[in-house]
Amino acid sequence: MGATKTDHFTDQQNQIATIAKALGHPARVAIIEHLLKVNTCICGDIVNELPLAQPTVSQHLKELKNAGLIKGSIEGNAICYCIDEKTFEVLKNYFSKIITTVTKQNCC
Amino acid sequence: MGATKTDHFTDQQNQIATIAKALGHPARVAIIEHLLKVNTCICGDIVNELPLAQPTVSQHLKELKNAGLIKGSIEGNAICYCIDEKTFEVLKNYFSKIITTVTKQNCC
DNA sequence: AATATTTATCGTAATATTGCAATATTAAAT
DNA sequence: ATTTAATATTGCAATATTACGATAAATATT
Repeated sequence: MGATKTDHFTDQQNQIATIAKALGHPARVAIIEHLLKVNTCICGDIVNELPLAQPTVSQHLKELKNAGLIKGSIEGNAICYCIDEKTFEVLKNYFSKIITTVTKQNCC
Repeated sequence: MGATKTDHFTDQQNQIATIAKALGHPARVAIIEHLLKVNTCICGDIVNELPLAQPTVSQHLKELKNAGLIKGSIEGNAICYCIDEKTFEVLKNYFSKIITTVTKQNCC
């Protein structure tokens, strides 16, 4: 097959999986880290920063945007991207909850 | 292509991407949540819980184990899986750092 | 020893992802 | 209006992932 059975899982499970999947590629993690470093939003800058061609970077940016991890606003003929912290907070809270739940129980 | 250029990225970027990728599928998120719920470790139980065949579940468990998100120990002829909180803490800390860095700067 | 139970592995089909060249789109600058 | 600059889209090849039937491997039970 190759197609994920998303309809068998809860909305939250699909949401977490979608966000995690978007971060499941080192180039996209690198894009997030670069956006974090430069403080102000850039775009074609990322192409110079990463060892990937412009269409590839554009595609990765699209996936990060679809997952809600970054947002972009038009600025002349360029597009200004920046981190959307709300979605990172969803992840952080989710993992925090897991950790506090796990430490209360003992493992095999 | 289809092959990720892992050697162009830092170890940390690859590490975060690997862990995130493992959580990038709703079935694997569901497995984590089930392990969280049952408090004590199970295994073939997950096959009954999820709408997936046994080989598929086994494959997902393997990926979660490779990413360090769960650990399994042999218990008779069964295998007892449970959450490995250390790896979740890596993620939580990483996202916490991102959030605190982002809120200090303003976006476009 | 034979059978049952549990999990892993193999093989394979269907689909998804990655990466890029070529091209399109959009807005600024001349 | 044309050119330049920046980004997105299309199309395609290479590879990876998902899912499962069939089968293997390992231990328990009888």
